[in-house]
This record gives sequence, structure tokens and C-alpha cells, in this order.
Amino acid sequence: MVKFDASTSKGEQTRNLILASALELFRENGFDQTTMLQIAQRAGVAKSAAYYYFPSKEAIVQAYYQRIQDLQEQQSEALFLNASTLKARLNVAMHSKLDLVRNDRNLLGVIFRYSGEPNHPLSCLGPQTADVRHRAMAIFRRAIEPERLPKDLAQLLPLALWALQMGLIVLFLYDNSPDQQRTRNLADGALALTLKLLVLAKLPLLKPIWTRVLALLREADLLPQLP
Amino acid sequence: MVKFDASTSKGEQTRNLILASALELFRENGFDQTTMLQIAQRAGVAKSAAYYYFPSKEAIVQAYYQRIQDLQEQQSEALFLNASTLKARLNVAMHSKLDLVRNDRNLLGVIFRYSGEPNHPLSCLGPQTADVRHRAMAIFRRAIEPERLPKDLAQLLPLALWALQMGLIVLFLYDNSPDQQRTRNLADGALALTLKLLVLAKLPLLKPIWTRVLALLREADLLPQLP
DNA sequence: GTCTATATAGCGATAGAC
DNA sequence: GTCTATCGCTATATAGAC
Repeated sequence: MVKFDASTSKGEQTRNLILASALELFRENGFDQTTMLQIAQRAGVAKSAAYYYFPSKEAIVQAYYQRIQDLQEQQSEALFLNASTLKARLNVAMHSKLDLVRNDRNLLGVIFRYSGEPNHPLSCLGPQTADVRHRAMAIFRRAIEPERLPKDLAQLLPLALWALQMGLIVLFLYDNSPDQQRTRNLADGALALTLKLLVLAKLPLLKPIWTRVLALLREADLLPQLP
Repeated sequence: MVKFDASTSKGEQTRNLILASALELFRENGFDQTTMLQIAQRAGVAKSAAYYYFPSKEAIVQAYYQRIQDLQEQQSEALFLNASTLKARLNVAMHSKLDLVRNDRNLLGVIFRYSGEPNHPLSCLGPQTADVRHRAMAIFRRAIEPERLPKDLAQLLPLALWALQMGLIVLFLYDNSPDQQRTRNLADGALALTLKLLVLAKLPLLKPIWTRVLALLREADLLPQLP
């Protein structure tokens, strides 16, 4: 039977407790240095209880990342209200994610562990994580929604901006400049350039280039075919 | 004292034996299903001997990847001799790597495991793997060498093409079309587009775009500063 | 459905042989 | 420098309690 208040059911509470304990320990001692036993002990449960809720230590980080995505959805929705230009909205969509993970750069890298293994359930590019991936793209879709863009660009942009964001997150993890300012500047510059390219895209000289890019991506099955 | 014939010294032989045994087992049973004990047993040594030569199971895959890089250097050098156009040379540089890993797609994904962890010795973007990374870029540098390209483009292209190659390799791992033809076509299309953009780059309309891209990458410390 | 106690197998470290 | 024997610790599976 479905619980009415699943968010605070007994199981959900225990799960949250384990997640919170794990994040504390990860932040204190690092991911690899933390053991499942420590996590369970801090949460006051048996080790096997932790495995009941999370199939692996890495799965805890995946749960953390889903929570980040929840938060980004809430925050960006609020920030969009005060963002009147496309530029402002793209900046919100791009930077709000970086803002949320700013203090967890050590932790976040674990998300990428199985990116080269298509069959692993935690592959950040695999079918099992499609939900959080599509939700991240949806935020970019919301950002460009008010504009009157051609259909194919409206289709391409969320994917392209999501890919840019993933790349920037990786750079963010490697960035040792103060407050990762280098990555922030690159994000700003890349978005400004995107806007410039959107304008130039209409010119007859560049139109065939755009057409080719879109055709290529469709052939590679990276974009859904147009109806 | 330095050995004269290091490639066939006792240690090197054992190391090669362990590497070969590991690759056999990885291909037979998969990376995760294979244990260090199995590897050592097939090589006829103690488990701790395997750990003497390779600090971890993942490090064996890294050694495999370095060997692939060796082979690509030899092969591309030979193939360059018959490649007279820039297009042909770029195709050699891009496809020869894919050709070499074609049958090890399960294995290869492991090299991306620590891509989000800058301090891990096996991070494919970290300082400890810079050598193989720079060697991969050098092949693209050799491919464009005969052309008379402006200095900044000659600097940008090896990095950009290497990044493209890394992306294509990931796609290659996820590509379930026959012989990964989808990825091959995307590689061809992306290279053709690159050539087109090189031509258009000289136009006054696009010159400022190029300048901006280069400035952005320099600011982000992704390209070495010009003298 | 939620959780525990127990068991196993593998990683990786260490001390030391040759 | 090359390699072995051994050991502690951890991840994770399983059987079953409530």
C-alpha cells in the first residue's frame, strides 16, 4: 500500500539519516577514507541497514546529486522571476548548479566514476541516470522558453548547454583559482559567445553550418529526429 | 645502475606477463569480475607480485592505455606517409586510436573512472597522466604540421582535437550501432566541419569570434599564453 | 517493509626472503 | 631489485528477525 506521507515515513527518515551521516563523514574525511561501517555507526544503525538503503557507497553520492538537482530546480525557478533577459536566465541556469556544489568539490567528482561504463547503474551518461540528466536539461529549456527561437535550435540548445555545464563542472573540480573564478569567467564567456552565435546563426553565410551541425547530431542519434 | 636492455630485463618480463594475463582475464570475464588473485595465478606469480608491479587493478588498464598510445604513434607515423591532404591526416589521427581500442570497449571505460578526482594518480585529466595526454595531442600536432596555419590556431587545434577525440571515445563506448558506425560518421562529419571552419575563420565576420574563443581559453588557463 | 547478525571474498599493506 | 607469505580491514551478500 502506498504511504500518504512518504517523505517522513519511517524508512524515509532512516534513509535521510544515513545520507546526512555519510555526507558529514565524506566532508570530514573524504569519500575514499570513509567506510560504510563508519557511516552506519554515525547514523546509529547496523552496517547492513546502510546497504539496505544504498546499494553502494557511490550510490550515496548519487542520492546527494539528485538532491542538488531538486534544490537547483527550486532555486532557479525563483531566480528566473528576476531574470528578464536571455543572458540573465542562462547565467542563472549555469551558475546556480555551480553555486550548489561549490563546497562539495571533493564529493562531486565521484559522480563521474562510471562515465566510461555504459552498463553501470551509476554511469552519469547511462539510462539509469536519465531522469536527473533530463531534469538538468529542462532547466536550460525553461531558460530559453520565453524566446521565440527556431524549432531546431530550441531542441539543440538544452542538450548543448547541458554538455557545456558538465564540462564546466569537471573544470570546476580541477580549478584551483580562488573560488574557482577561472571556471566562473569561462562560463560567462561561453554563454556570451553562445548568444553572439545565436545572432550570427541567421546570416546566410552561417546558415549551412548550423544545418550541418544539426544533421550530424541527428545522424549520431544525439538529438531526437524532427517529426 | 641502468640496465642496457630494460625492455627484456627480468622485471620487465614479469610485468609484461602480468599485464598480458590481466588483459586476457579482463576480456574473458570483464574488469570488475576479475580479481587480482586470478591475475596473479594466471601469470604464475604471487598476488603481491602483481601489486609490486601495479598499485591497483585500474593501474593495469592505464598501462594498457599507454601501450595503445605507443601503438598509435607507430601506426599513425606510417599512415601519415600515404596521407597527402590535411583531411586525410586528421582522419588518420582520429580513427587510428578508435581502430586500436575497437575490441576493448569494456576495458577502456575504466580509464575514465577518476576523471572527476583531480588528486587521484589515475585521473585521465590529472598531472600524473599528462605524458600520455600530451603524446595524444602531439599526433594531432603532427597531422597539422605541414600546413601553414596561424600560430594561435596551431596552438589551439591539438588541444581541441584531443578534446574531440576524448568525447568521441566516450560516445564510442556507448555506441551500439554495428561496428560503432554512428561514432565513426560523427568523427568524419566533425572533422569535415573543422576544415570548413578553418577556411571561414579568415573571414572578417568571424575573425572576432575566433579571437574571443582564444582569449577565453587563455584566461581559463587551458591554453599556454603566447610569448 | 525495515533492519540485524553473520559470513565471505578481495584489496592492499607489511615484513622479510633471495 | 624482485618476489613471497601472511594479515587486517572493508565491501557486500545472505538468511532471517520483527
